[in-house]
Amino acid sequence: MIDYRLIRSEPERVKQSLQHRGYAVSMVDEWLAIDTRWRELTTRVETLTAEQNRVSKKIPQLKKAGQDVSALIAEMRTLGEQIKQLEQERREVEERREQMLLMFPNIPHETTPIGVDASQNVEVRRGGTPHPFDFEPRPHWEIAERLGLIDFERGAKISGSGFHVYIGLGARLERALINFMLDLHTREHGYQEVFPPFLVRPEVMQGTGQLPKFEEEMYRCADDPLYLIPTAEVPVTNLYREEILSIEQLPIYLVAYSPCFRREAGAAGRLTRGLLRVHQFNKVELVKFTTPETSYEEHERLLRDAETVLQRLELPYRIMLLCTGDLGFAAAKCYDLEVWSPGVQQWLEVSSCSNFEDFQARRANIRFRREPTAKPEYVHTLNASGVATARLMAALLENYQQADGSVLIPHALRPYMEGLEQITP
RNA sequence: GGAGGGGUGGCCGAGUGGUUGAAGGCGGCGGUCUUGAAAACCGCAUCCCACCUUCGCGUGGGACGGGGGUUCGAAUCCCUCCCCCUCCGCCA
Repeated sequence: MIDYRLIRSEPERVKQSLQHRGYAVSMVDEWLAIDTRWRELTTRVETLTAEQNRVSKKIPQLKKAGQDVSALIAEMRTLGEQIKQLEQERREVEERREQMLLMFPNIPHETTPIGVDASQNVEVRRGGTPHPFDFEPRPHWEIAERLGLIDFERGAKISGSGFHVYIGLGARLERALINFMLDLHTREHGYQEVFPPFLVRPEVMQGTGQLPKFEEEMYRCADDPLYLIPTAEVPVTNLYREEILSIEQLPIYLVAYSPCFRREAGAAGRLTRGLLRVHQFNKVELVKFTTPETSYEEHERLLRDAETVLQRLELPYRIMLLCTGDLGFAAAKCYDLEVWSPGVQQWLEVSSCSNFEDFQARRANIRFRREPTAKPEYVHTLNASGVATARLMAALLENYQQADGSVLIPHALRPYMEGLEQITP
């Protein structure tokens, strides 16, 4: 969440950031009104409590001196009732104040371009060379089905539409991609591997910003207060929740494989064919914890680490800097990595590389100390997909397809496929 | 899932409902002493929030797993949730 002191001290700046994101600016004044009320109630409660403490301390002394304290106790009982009532009201106001604060999106960084929607994102650079085709490239679902790599029908049969099954070399290729990415980031980029739980508690979802605003995006267990993670970002970022780290521990680089579960409510129709938008996919996620002064430098390195995956797989891609209107709720700045898919003729988003500054750290209460006696400060958290396999698989099949219906295996993956160079019908 | 035991400061560990932010011990920091170090001795100690015609080593409130309650007053009593341990059951 954002620093509520910023709403108090610079409401106009917060309003401007909300406007740039396309949010209602009225939430600033609404919150300020509630905050004022909360502060009034807090002052009253604390004044009365101070009086209560003072007298309660005196009672045993007077008693010891043999005085009659029953009148005083009766008086205190009335005071206690009064406090209890005010306290009740304060709690209600406090709850609303807190809940509303959780609905404020992060303040975009000054380098985030201002814009209303994805059309105003800024292309940063392109990489890789488009694969030339002397035939009409087919969409990945046709390639995958012809080669027996993916079974969409049976996926739908057992789990519903939006679920697919990798079969045979398809399953093998999926696992190869995951292992390739994990090896790359652990061996060459210095990330420590983590294998997290895939079900988490509500407060963990709140820590990274999925709750309370995006409740309907997630799968939830019926009989336990647990949610299926939509990304490994959630459990991994929350590893250090409620902790104070020492500065020697920073920066922390973590990489985790996890399946990702997303309801994609209301997304039916567009972009839903094949592997483009599914309810469950695999992803290798990169997460960083840094000091505030290094986070933007780390953000650029994070982007390059994710980008390396596409370079090694020799896929054509572009990097987009998201504008304020397209920026995620928790992010201050975000790059998307998009890979070109010739079969569907689309750029597919396979990674979002975000700097959340202290937005998540504040929610999850993740802090660090510069000195053993220094005041704790919030860390900065960052993450990037490195990368998501479903769309990566789609792009891979489409870019590496051959006229005869076969698919070449990228060089980087061959060691993970027992040297296999090509998948043929 | 059933039965029982337990969660106190960086760590260990006291704590009878009433000056207990919390004994004692480790560890930490500062000092005295010393050529230096050790030992000994002395001293210090957290976080969150509100308030302010003195923004201060200021005043007040809160924090003994979390949240409620009882009480003039709760680390201490009650309820609830979470976590840990032991035994039983179940199980890849």
